[in-house]
Amino acid sequence: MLTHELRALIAQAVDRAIAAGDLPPTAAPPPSFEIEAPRDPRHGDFAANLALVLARTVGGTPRAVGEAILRHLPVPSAALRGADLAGPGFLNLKLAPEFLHRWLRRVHADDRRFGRTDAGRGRRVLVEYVSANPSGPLTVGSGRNGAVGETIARLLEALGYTVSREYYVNDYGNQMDLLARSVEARYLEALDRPAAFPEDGYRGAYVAEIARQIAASQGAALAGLAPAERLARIGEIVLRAMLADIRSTLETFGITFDTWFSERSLHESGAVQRVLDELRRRDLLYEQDGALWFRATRFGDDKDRVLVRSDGRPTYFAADIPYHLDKYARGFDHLIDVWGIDHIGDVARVRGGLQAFGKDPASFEVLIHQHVRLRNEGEAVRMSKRSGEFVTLRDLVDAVGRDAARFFYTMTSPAVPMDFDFALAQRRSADNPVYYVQYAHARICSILREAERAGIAAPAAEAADLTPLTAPEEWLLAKRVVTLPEVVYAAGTRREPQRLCAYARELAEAFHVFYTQCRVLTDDARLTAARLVLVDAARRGLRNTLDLIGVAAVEHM
RNA sequence: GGGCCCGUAGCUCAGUGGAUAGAGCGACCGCCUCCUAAGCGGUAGGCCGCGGGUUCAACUCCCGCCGGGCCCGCCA
Repeated sequence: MLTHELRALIAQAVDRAIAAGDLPPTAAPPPSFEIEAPRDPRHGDFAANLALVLARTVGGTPRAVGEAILRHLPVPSAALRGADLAGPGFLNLKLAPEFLHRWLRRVHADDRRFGRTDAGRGRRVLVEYVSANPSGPLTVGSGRNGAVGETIARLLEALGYTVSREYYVNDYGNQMDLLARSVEARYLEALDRPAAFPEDGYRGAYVAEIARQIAASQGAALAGLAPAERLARIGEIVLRAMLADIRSTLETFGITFDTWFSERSLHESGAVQRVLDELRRRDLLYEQDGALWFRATRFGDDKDRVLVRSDGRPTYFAADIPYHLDKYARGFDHLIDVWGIDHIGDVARVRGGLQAFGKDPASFEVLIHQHVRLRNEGEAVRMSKRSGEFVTLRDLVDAVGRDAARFFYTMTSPAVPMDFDFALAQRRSADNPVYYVQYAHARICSILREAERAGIAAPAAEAADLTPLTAPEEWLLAKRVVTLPEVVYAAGTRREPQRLCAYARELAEAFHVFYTQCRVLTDDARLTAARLVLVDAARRGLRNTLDLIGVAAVEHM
């Protein structure tokens, strides 16, 4: 990363200052300090707060420490054309043009790999997300979960981790039984047979639709079966239909899972029972009120948790433990689950369950995202799968498009509740900031097409003379492009995908300003060549950023 | 009542303890003879919920309070 080079230069200056006796030996090695591009261009291209941080540990005023560092920082050099001390003690750095040029060439050389690093060193990470109950179509809430999880997965890949994407299918338990009984009732109704619709059953139109399909394909064949078998057969059909719908919606949304893990398989394979046996052996279970409890409080949970109900059926949590143990057994060092805020209370118990089996609590990470409040013309839309009254993710994607939906979901911090005004998004989708970014990319592509049409060959970046790039708009655009690796690193390690959207907008802004001020295709061949290298680097930066968000880098608009 | 999260411009939201707190939308005023005006420039709009504390420095960290959300089930 560019800022790593700058850090190294400053660290060397500190070493030399210590050797010269200008700083005490305790100044080394430098503590973590920040290098960032200040908003105000008068503060240089990059600013370091090292002197401010260092003054605390070595004594002296920040300015005195800064002066000492500055005396030993070689300027001008191949990297820096200037450096000075400003404000409370910032080291303001001005980049040498050839330094920035080298990084611009790197964008071309690395191309699709630009922005990536190898911080993860191939460590295997499993990201589990969406995992919505297959009891109905995906909701707009699952859309947020999917967008967050998918972008985190892509970010981790960009950081050099080996990532696997997984959907945990809740194909076992009360909710699926209830759905199957709801469809069964609709099926019998469709055949004009007597049927009692279950209390609290699923009333959505999709329930009746599946029932109609079953009636159409199977006729009355299922109606004659013994009730238990009929319900099981219908349950299978319903599950398959729901998963097919979910999978196709996610594909439309740009998400493909490596594995779909069945909860039922954990019960059928005996994995749940083995975990219960092991917990009992470790004296972490006890019986109370006819139920079997896990001593979750031993691991920091605020209460103990039921694993097996008094009627003998295991709880959802009982399967959660073997499920996550299975992830470790498959060779993943680090687990990330993306959960909605309503599950925040479950984190402690699952982590506790894994600790009971000796897993490092830090290796199980849960990313919590807040809810999506859907509005229609400002009016809150009440949503419930059971009532069948909701807007699906498919509706949303159909209405506003995949790109706008993905960008919108990603641009808001997962920690903040999100308002999504459906009618507004539908009516004025062109106002979505995604178009601002896509437009910048399309404009660059248009320039490149125009250049080709005019017979102007795009120069090889390594050989191009970039010295004609002197305008402030050119300088700012170049700086924005080359710091993509820093953004990817921060967004990935901090699990803050929204930073990608902020960066994409800033990079697009730098381009639009450049475009307004500077013409690329001119009579000056040297200038034209240099600007072509610049905008083609910007194109790669925008494309790589949009790829991470899951938004198309369109060439025409 | 307890736990967690959130209070930043009219609205929706960014904001690594750091310099004069930003963007989009909405409002108003300008800019196409020219590679895409889905663009650019400008104006207006802020006790960063409130009060303490830590710090050279607090929207940022700590404590308390106020307001909102989620959870606190032998549902998922």
